[in-house]
Amino acid sequence: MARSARATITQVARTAGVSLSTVSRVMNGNPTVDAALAERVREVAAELGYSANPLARSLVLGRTQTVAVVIPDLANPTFQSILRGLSRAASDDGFHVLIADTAEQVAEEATLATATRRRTDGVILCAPRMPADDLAALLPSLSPVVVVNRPPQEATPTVAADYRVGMAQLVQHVYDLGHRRVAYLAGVVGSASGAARRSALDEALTAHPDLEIIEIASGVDFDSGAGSADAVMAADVTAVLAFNDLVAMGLLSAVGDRGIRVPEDLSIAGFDDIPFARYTTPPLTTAAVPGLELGQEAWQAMSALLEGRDAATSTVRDPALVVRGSTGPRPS
Amino acid sequence: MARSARATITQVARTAGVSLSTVSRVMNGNPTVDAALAERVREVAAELGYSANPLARSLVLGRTQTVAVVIPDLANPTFQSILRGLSRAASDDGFHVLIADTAEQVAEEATLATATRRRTDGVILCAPRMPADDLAALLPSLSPVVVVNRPPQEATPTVAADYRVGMAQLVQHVYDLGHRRVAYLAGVVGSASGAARRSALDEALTAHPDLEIIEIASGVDFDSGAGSADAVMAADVTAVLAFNDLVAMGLLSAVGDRGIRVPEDLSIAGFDDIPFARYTTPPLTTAAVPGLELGQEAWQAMSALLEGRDAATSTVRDPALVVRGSTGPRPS
DNA sequence: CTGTTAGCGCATTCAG
DNA sequence: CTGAATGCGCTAACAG
Repeated sequence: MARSARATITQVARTAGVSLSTVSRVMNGNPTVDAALAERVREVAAELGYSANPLARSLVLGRTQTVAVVIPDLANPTFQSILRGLSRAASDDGFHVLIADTAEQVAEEATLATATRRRTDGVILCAPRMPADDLAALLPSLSPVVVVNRPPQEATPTVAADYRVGMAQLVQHVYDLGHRRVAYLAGVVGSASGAARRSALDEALTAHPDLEIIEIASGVDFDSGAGSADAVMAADVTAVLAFNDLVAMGLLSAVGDRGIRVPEDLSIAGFDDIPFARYTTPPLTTAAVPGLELGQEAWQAMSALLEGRDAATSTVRDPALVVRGSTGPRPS
Repeated sequence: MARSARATITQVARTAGVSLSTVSRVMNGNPTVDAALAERVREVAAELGYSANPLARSLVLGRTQTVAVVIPDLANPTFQSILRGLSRAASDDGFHVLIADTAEQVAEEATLATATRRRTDGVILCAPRMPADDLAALLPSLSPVVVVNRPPQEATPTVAADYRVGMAQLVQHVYDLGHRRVAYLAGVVGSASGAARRSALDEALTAHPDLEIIEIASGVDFDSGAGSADAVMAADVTAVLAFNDLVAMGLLSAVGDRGIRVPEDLSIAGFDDIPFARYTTPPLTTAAVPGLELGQEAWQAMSALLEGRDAATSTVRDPALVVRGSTGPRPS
């Protein structure tokens, strides 16, 4: 008969006529308790609806069974899937997840991470735009910590998609389709994955002297993509590589309004393979970032840290090129 | 100079040459401390990088500054926006958010809610499919709790969108466009919002004797929508009201593949107005559920409970009809 | 096998 | 105004 006021271990001990320790032992499955006694305690506990106060437990044990996830934007589909993968995996291991949405406030990421870390056993940090130096300085104080989508770090596990490989596949894809003058919607500056994308572009330019890439500034969302339409048209390209799927979809929509046919007149590719990418018209060619897997692996890494297993591993997954209808041969 | 091992209040007290209580008072802004002394304590605290252990604080104060959000599926865009609105609002008030994704396991919702409740100050419960009786039985033990997207409850605040109103607007919309034989992709059974949608449909049937509604079973996601295409075609209707935007988008995609033109041959409407709804081809007519606002209001309600202000209010928001390109006049 | 003691880190009486 | 106790609820030595 659970009442609103939770029973404490003291009450259980009292009504069962035993000491605190005995109750504690029984509740924690300590086998050094007389079977009959244990049974009686269990009955009383059940009757009173008792279960240990996790807070008190955390304080004495020094662990909370909770990890924090710091993400820049809960609205970003990529982080959503990472969060989901992580949440499920952690939950399967009996861990809870505290979320901290930094609302893109790069300046407050460190503070937030530190604050949430104090009430958890570790933090999974997604901070794509935090300067590398700041990150390196922050990590030690956060330990145990695993970093998502950043280059391998000194002494902290890292889980990341290789945005360079993904972008390389996309450039090669449009190059193979005959495109030679290609626009790149560059997204926001200062992001780690942005740098990786760009390096793939640079390599492509080296590998293919007849390739031209016109870089166009943009944001990271729909509206940015739509807003880039004029610049794209002015650039006189036959293909566009967007920073991500959102940007690509915005552009797709905006050029559609202008009567441009995709992919006949213009090829457009995104990045991420968010769930909606396959439902645009035409469906979006993109590089699939395995968010769910990244989330799971981030948890694996955290779990390993928590259990004192192998320390700083850095796992990298290659995005998979997904060719759909939004890219096609260069118009003749 | 913050080190990995956090300073405790005892250490601060010792190095400042004062008692625990004094440090505690200073850290909590208690003004009954000599200014000079307080300043010295603050300096030492800063030097040692001290700040109170939230766990210990929670244990003694009886509050965690954390609330739990229980949602059925982190992948569901509607809950995503609710979560986001809630998270931002709570964060602004200095509260943390623990997420519990029940992974659509209705049977475990109660357990999970109870478990997370114990380590937080309250829970925001999104459990669209939990039987009303179970819900009513569960709520008292969760208090303080606010319920999202369910009918008003006995003694717990409720924040909800009025799915009946939204659906009523959509039916009326297609009726006004001349459609008389309409399909309804019914989503999953047993959801509270599903019942609300259906009642709107019933009312429409009563109001318009010449209206026919063909109900077709479906799920709640893209694939369900796509999978319903054959059934929709067989139903020989001129308009379809989908359970939500995801279903509508799946259907849109599938009928597109079959050469059906939307809206010339078939009108399709969704529900929710998820961010992607405006970027389908054609853009989706839908009823906009204000997820962000619902999330914020859920937090307001929780905040009120936490501060002992007004108790069981139930706020309801009407979805807004958003007419885009996926619905049009009945084909002649 | 069981009970008594101490203490996790802190806020808060209560004396002085 | 400040310090010395008390206890939040629990687990983990430590005795018996």
